[in-house]
Amino acid sequence: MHGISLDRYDLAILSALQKNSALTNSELGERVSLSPSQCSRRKARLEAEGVIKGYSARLDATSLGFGLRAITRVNLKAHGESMDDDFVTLLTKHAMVREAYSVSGDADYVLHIIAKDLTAFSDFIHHHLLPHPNVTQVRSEIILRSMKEEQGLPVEGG
Amino acid sequence: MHGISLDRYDLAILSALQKNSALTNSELGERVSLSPSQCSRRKARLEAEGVIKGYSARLDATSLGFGLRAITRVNLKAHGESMDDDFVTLLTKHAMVREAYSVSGDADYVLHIIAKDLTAFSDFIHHHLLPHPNVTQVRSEIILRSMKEEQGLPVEGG
DNA sequence: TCCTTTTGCGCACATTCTATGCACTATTTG
DNA sequence: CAAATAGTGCATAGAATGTGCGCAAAAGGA
Repeated sequence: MHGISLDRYDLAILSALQKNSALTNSELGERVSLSPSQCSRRKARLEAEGVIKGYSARLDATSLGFGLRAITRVNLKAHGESMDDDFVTLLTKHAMVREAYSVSGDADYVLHIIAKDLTAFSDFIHHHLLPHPNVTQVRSEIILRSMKEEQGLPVEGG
Repeated sequence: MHGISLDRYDLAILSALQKNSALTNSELGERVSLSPSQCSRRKARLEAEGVIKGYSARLDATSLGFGLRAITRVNLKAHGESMDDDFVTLLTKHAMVREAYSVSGDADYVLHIIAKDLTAFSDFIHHHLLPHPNVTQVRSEIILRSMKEEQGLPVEGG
């Protein structure tokens, strides 16, 4: 923590906005027992301090035709800054790779992939990921069902 | 797709709002070449149809003291509706488990966990997850670094 | 093809919301 | 303790939203 101090009002605001950022300052104020103008000011401060990084619409995958999600674990042959950069550039170029983490454990990277269907997913794996010169192993788990999906961080304040 | 038809304006609106839902209708209109009022109407329609599920603030983990993220894979001993329900109830009860997916592959479930620190994470694993009667195996990968994090779905529209 | 109906559009504007000055209160600092 | 600073709600100017309206465009039917 870099000296940013958040009181219980801040935390309640953050929690409420993480769940629903379309709340008006008035609605927010009702939830956290502050006036609308104070909510506006605190919100602005939290934005300025980078605690709130931004706001996003949450979209329905099915409506948009995205029928497949997968968690894909990748191992690389060798590591070095340019090698990893090259691999990461590949990931960055493909919109279906939504998240990519370097991890400790069996795998080097864990990817979260969202594709239209199995064909699109398979195409990416076989035509782009596996042929990459530094990729030695790719293991994918298709998401069958989502049991829990909470937005963002475990902030409690509401 | 349930007969919802989205034209290129809709897709552009969705893409823009997924990236930044704080855009005014006026700003949005500039991006997609429609009037502010038309943006307002389309947005309302997309919300009513469930294509837009809601809006969320994106919060900075470090500012809020969350220093550890992990991808945790879990295997269960036996499966059945009541057994899985019991396990899922456990996951639902713990705010640090942000996502939980039933998957095909080596593991039965993949969890995305966000904790304050290693102690909190380890506490959950050792005091809650591993002791669960139906849990046979737990393998965790700590996220060392995020290489890519795109919000939501790979919607392209401008 | 033409005519009718339906849908989508921007304009204008009433209503709602936001952001900020102000005066007061509460908290912190020296 | 007094002075300075920070936080607060009220009031309000300006910005934004949402909706009626008339027109244009698209769809449907003969």
